Amino acid sequence: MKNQPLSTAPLISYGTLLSRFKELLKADNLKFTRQREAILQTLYDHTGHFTPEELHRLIKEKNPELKTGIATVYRTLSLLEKAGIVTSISFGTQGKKYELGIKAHHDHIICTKCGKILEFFDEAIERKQERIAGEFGFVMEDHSLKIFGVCPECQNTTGKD
Amino acid sequence: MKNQPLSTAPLISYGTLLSRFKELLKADNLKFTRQREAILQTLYDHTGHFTPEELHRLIKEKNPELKTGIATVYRTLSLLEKAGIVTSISFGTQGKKYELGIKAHHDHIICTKCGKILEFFDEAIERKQERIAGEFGFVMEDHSLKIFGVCPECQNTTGKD
DNA sequence: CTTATTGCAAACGTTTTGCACGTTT
DNA sequence: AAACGTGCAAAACGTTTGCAATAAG
Repeated sequence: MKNQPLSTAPLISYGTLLSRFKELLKADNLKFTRQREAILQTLYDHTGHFTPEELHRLIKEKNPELKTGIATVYRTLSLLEKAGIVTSISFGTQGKKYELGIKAHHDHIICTKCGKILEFFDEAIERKQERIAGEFGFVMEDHSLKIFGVCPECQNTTGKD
Repeated sequence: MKNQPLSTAPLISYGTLLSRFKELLKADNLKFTRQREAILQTLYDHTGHFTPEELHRLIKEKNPELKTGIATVYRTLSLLEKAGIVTSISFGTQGKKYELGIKAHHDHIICTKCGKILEFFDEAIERKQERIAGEFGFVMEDHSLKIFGVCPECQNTTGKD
């Protein structure tokens, strides 16, 4: 059981995702709007991690008729994150990046040169964290593990870019 | 080798710390100012993790004659962090908290109810992270591990506060 | 006397909010 | 019709920066 880049392919079809989203909305008396669909669609269509601003640009490119505002992107991303449909990585003051997060929990390894983000999962680390939380008497709710380094491609650059 | 809260007592005397700071400044042709000393002093006197704003308030309380500006606090904290004298934890968009960081590398466990921050170090997790970085061909530079949960004290509160 | 440092206020980048208007149910 | 969602612009937030005045070496 060696670490591999986790697959970046969506685990479920868009139809299934959409139904799930609609159910969640209904359960909270929230409304299914064109903007919310466009945001979900964009997240589904693009593999990787995006800032709200990047998503906003992508959404406007593909759905120019909607004039979606950045505030709606933020509001919807919060909504989707609370619902467990997307996950985010924080980059401090530089903001957050979001991705469709139907997949299982994972951690991140980030290239400090090019910003590339890879995902991994390590069972031993997961268990160790639970144990540490327990030793402190904490009830663990969540954790965040980020490894920063230089990716193979960037190690080969001469540094002239 | 079980996990314990790492000692929060400063490992060196204030005098030693001060000398070290002065040396570092001299080595870079930087100047030793009243404000920089006040900031170092405040970090030394207060155990724990503080936002720049909290430190600013503490510094002004104890050194009202200095009229230290928040910008100087930020500038000095960066300086101290680069010099390896303080370390910071990032809380996403909510900013960073700083502490005197002469001690060895450690990770954090954070109570999501009261904000309490405890420190720990786990050799196995450290090694595992190096190995994972290696498996991806990365040269590891840094990492950040935060465990979030509810501390023993907050588990006992009835939730009425 | 030279150079670094300061406080202040303005600028910054990201995120949130108030509100009148629009859409969904 | 009722309730929720929207875009917009303004505000908020933590942080950084330009600059003339000041203090350190």
